[in-house]
Amino acid sequence: MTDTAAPQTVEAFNDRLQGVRGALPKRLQQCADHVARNLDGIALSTVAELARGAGVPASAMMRFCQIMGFSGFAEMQRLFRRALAKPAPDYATRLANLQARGAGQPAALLAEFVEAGRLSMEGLARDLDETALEQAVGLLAQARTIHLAGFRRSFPVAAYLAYVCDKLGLPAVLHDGVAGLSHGAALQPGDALLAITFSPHAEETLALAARARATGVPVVLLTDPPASTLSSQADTILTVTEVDFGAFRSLSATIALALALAVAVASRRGT
Amino acid sequence: MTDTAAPQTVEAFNDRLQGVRGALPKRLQQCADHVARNLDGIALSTVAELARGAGVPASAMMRFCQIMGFSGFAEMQRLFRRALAKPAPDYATRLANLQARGAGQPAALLAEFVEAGRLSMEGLARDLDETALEQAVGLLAQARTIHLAGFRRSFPVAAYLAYVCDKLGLPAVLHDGVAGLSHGAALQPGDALLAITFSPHAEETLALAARARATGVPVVLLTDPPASTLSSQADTILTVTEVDFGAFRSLSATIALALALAVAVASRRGT
DNA sequence: GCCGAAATAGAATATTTGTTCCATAAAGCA
DNA sequence: TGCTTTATGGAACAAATATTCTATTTCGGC
Repeated sequence: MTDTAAPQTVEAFNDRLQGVRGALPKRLQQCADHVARNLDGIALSTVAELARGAGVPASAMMRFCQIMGFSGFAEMQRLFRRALAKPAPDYATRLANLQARGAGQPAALLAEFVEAGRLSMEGLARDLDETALEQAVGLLAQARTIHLAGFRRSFPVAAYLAYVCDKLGLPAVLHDGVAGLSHGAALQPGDALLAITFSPHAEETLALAARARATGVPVVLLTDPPASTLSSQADTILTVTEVDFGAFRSLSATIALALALAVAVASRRGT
Repeated sequence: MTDTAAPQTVEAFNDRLQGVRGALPKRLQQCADHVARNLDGIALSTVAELARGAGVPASAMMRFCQIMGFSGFAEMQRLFRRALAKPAPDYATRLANLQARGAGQPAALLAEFVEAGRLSMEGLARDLDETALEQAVGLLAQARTIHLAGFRRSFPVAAYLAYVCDKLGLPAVLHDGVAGLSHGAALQPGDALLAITFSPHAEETLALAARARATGVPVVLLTDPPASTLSSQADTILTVTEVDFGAFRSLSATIALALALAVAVASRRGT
């Protein structure tokens, strides 16, 4: 039987993993997938923990280790412990390295966006208006149907919310504007509208919000800071600032906020 | 006879260490010094190893742990493992946290998602395969038309890319699956496909990728780590790991990568 | 549907690792 | 120096963990 010598580096391990994965029976494939997803975790876990995470008995994980060329789990773990103990994969250093690439180099660009995203996240956590968030959760949790609206740059956020709501079992509809339809008439008393919009604000979103208010449907607005003009159009306003790099603004913080909002609403509803 | 409760953080541990160090007998001081020098190593060592490193018998190290306020070495090690393994904490515990705190505390939830997002970003910067990124930029920059595909959880990313490409003046089309149409025939030689997909992979995406390859259209895949099954279906694979909180995974890192990709392609074309 | 081979789960065992205990050595004190 | 207190090292013990073994199930080919 066998097989090649044990991998000596994490890269070699990965290669080998790719190589064998296809030919693996079900349980062992589960092991492979879970291991691939938690390379870091291996160094600190016990077989039992790792196996539980993969949803297999410990003995299956054991066989997996042997198929990978190790004498057992202990030997495999040693590999990952060495890798982890090595020069700490220092984030700051790595980022600096990437940024040092010439401007225009893809890796340098990425480093900048990553940094902008990280700053946005931190800003969100720092500046969050907890009262507004609490209020938004309350409004949405009571709604019969949650209407989601967002166009242009905001559309991905609305679409993501629609996906998450569906997963959570929340009754939500996405106003996606397909075929230029507005579905304003779908807003009925008892519902709620969650509108995502950044300046310059899309006409469609504002129109929908206005219509909601006219119908007595509460409006939660997720927007960027100069929110004064919109204050009359919403019951609750959540603001989020995205740090930009060049002319480009990411959505990291907005999406994190949206996700938290959805999960909080689902939890409040008592799913 | 414990003087104080066990430190709960590495900082508290350090404080305590400074505090007691002076009043320690020789062997225990050796322990203190060696531990202070190898804070990282503690998570990965056994008592025996650590003791050997300090030049003392295991029982001395044991007494040291107890003087520091822990019940023993195991408890002390847990502290450092938690600190080291932040990115991959125990899944079950976190899910329990989610359920316990989510009910009354949307802000706490948000904090978790922000933290997960931040870690994902750092992971992206750390683990990025620069060669693959470079290659992906090259492929997409040469394309006549860039086809964007992503369904379910990946859809928001594809949609965001479509928005950004439009802003950048890149010829891109979004395969959004409206009306159940696949638009596979739109893939023509000279084009390129950028497909975003996470396991469990959507059938539509895989089908589109297969069709692209059959047509000689290069495929760039943006996906999560166990990418082995897909390796035959793509010319370049970019992997990105999103740290999850509970059952929920954000898109922060994926979107940052997508944005960087788009901007780099635009820059490459413009030059 | 039957058969043989492969895969699997869980119990049984081996090993490693953590922890306690105590006899001895060292240090402080009169 | 003799006595008491404290520290020390190593061996004995306990717990956790890895590993192997085997009865049972599953799967693929006839």
